[in-house]
Amino acid sequence: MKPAASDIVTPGRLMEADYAMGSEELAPRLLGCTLVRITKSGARLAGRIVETEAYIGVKDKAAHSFGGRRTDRNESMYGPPGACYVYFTYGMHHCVNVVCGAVGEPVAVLLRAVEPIEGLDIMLRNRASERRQSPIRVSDLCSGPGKLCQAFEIDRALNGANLCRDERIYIEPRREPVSNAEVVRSPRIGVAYAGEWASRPLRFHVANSPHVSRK
DNA sequence: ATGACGATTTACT
DNA sequence: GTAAATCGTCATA
Repeated sequence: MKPAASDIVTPGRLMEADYAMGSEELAPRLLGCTLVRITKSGARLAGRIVETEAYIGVKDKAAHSFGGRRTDRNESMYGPPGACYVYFTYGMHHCVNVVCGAVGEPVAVLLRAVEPIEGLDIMLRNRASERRQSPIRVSDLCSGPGKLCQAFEIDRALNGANLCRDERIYIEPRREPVSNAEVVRSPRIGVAYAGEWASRPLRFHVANSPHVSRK
């Protein structure tokens, strides 16, 4: 596929082969990798991925693609490995997924939390709120799927963006290894409606990280 | 056209 | 622990 004019190729970022696997395999592998976002104003934001969730696809009652559902909203789930699936929910929050699996197979990994590394000042500003009572802590900047999207300025403008070549968002490989012993598995959050799929241990997080969504 | 519902976050009791 | 905030999306009519 020919890159679009706005695309770039950055050495050091994960490429399509790194995403071309099932979500249950990719989700733990993304832990420790670095999410990078170049904002509209040219700032570089970065964070270490510490929490992910696998969405298995057509048979997964918790997945937006359950039963093969395909709409304008979830269309990017059917894109190539490395595509972003960004959706809007609860009337106020965005969540970002990494599409994986084979082309046309609607499986993805939800990015649930990252540990802020670069651009903390901008993230703080992005997460500011009138109603907030107490000062926000660094460990609460990106400790949830909606929070990290707000901090990283991720919205539907990035839906469908390809992490392998988009200039605005990508993922770098692990700087330090994450051992299996550091990976904790647990049931996914917020999918109680999904019957037996709600209890499947498809959530992965880095043990003892203060930056995860449930502490 | 309408109504119910979120892969959430935050504050409050 | 409970509840409010807030609106795009999707199924139903």
